[in-house]
Amino acid sequence: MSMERGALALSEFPGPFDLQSTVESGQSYLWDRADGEMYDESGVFGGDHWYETVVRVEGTPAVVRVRQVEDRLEWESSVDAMSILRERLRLDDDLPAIRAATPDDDVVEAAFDASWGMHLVDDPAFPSLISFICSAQMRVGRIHGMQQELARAFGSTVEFDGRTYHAFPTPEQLAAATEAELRDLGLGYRAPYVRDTAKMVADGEAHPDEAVGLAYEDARDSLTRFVGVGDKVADCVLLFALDYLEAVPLDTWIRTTIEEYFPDCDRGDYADTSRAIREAFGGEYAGYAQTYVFHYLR
DNA sequence: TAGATACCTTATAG
DNA sequence: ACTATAAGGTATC
Repeated sequence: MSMERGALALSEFPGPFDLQSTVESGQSYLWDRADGEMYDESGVFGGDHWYETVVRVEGTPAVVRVRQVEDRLEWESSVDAMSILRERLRLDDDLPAIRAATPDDDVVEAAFDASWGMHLVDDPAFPSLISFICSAQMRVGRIHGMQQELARAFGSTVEFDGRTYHAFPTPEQLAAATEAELRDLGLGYRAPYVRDTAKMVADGEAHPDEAVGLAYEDARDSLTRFVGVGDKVADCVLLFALDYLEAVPLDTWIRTTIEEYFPDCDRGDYADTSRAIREAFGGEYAGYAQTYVFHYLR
């Protein structure tokens, strides 16, 4: 398979961009670092590691490899990766404008400063859905490991640059897995959730993309139809895959932050607390503030 | 409808 | 070494 190469000049996009924090901040579990373990706790960002993922172009898997060298994104792929990277890494997001639209708050400001340049990602819906079903009561490193295992065990292979890569499994491929096989990968009680959700999609009973276009809270309800998907996981998929930047996933870290710094926003149940903190974070781009705070505190 | 509890597995703390 | 605890929660009662 041929290799194409290219480079994106980040100066042509608004605001700063940092690849490492964008792909290693627990939003996407679909990228692998080519030169070693992710989430190494070093706390150092702005590295120039190569990252790899397998995308699908009209159903055909293709490897995309990318690294950041200062204000350039260098890439290698069997396909033209330019528009793929632009979309998946949300390069057009205007961070300074988003920050300006976020109400001033010490914790949020500190979070922005700590990893300034981190963008939200825009992952494909099904892999994102499965990733966050797996995320229940898990650490980010293990969630990432699970997705690698799922791809290795059930995903299609693709050759690139003399190596064999595995695409994330399709709904059909995952629906064909048995619960025992999934438990053997270490999924624990999430195994039937993953299998049943994959089956729902494979059978055409529901698809996460059906949420797109719905009003935010209706979109969240649409996603909670899937097995193993409650409000929190639904919010993650809305934010990291379906372009709902106002979604604020209420995870343990954000709940702690609310208790400590935004006690007025604690309304007891998920929906009401969600509305309150979304408002406190400025509404339209509230998910950006959530993601910065999560990454800052984690 | 709000509240309590079980659930897999692993890494880390004590 | 060994046990307790908690990890980007959800389903069920």
